[in-house]
Amino acid sequence: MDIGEVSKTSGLPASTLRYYEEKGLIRSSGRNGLRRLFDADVIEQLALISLGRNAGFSLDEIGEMFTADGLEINRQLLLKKADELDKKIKELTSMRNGLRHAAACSAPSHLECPKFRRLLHIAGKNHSRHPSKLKKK
Amino acid sequence: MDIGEVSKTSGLPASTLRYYEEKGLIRSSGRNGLRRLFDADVIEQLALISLGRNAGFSLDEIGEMFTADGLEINRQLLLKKADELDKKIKELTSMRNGLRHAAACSAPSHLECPKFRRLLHIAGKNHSRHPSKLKKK
DNA sequence: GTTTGACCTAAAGTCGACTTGAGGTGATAT
DNA sequence: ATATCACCTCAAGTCGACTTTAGGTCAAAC
Repeated sequence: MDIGEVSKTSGLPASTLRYYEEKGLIRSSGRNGLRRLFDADVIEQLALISLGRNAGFSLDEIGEMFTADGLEINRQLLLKKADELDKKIKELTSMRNGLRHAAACSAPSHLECPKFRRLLHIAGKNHSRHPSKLKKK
Repeated sequence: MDIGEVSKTSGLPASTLRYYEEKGLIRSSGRNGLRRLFDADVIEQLALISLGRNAGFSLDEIGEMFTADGLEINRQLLLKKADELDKKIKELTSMRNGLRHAAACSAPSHLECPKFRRLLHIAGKNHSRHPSKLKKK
């Protein structure tokens, strides 16, 4: 299939597909003239990438987790990422509860509500901005 | 307290605090000469902002959810955001389960494992990249 | 055989969230 | 008095993840 079809079935613009290929996240199986050819399983690769992005992983992290050919995964790393997700899930849950409470609470300012204020201390000194600010060496 | 102290106790660089003030997320209570003065409750505002950021909200969204003085929250909006979090929590949970399974699974490629492949269809056509790509008019 | 339309590349631009840099101010310690 | 030094402003730079633009190629339809 050529890029237009991949784009249509995946919902991702062709420019993104080229970009992902350049980054090594997907692979085209060859060329017809100058046109890239993809084989069908790229659709699943892309679904996986979208899933990862949606979960907050950077393209680099996704590249580390899954190789472009779907082989040789790093089980250790996967478990680590799963643990990270667990942590994030807990934080999101607290936040969600805090929001629901704030919406229902009658305190004049949510900062005056003790229940809400407890929320402020959950993640502690968690200033982790968007996933992985750590720069690689 | 002046900006250095806020920075130290909040863990955020002074540049970020100036930036947040410029964006209207926090307020300085006055000046001593040219130096900003903050009062103590800014620390809690900042904790709230960090929490929101960590939950994936943009600064603009956070600004809409909580006013700089902590008053007049939009309960409707808060509930909507809580629902968004619920959705995200579910997605993250699926992803986490998928990762744990992939790490344990013995299929030659995770793309060949039916259990893993089911994961690929959870969020459907969910190409929402980083929170709120919607541009305001 | 030419026109079309989908594709190509390389480079530059965009957006959010900050950070960095250059040059300036002024309260406080000496 | 003056030297520090933490603060200030404004402009420009950075980073990730793309998108846009400009100009070019070429297989297939006419």
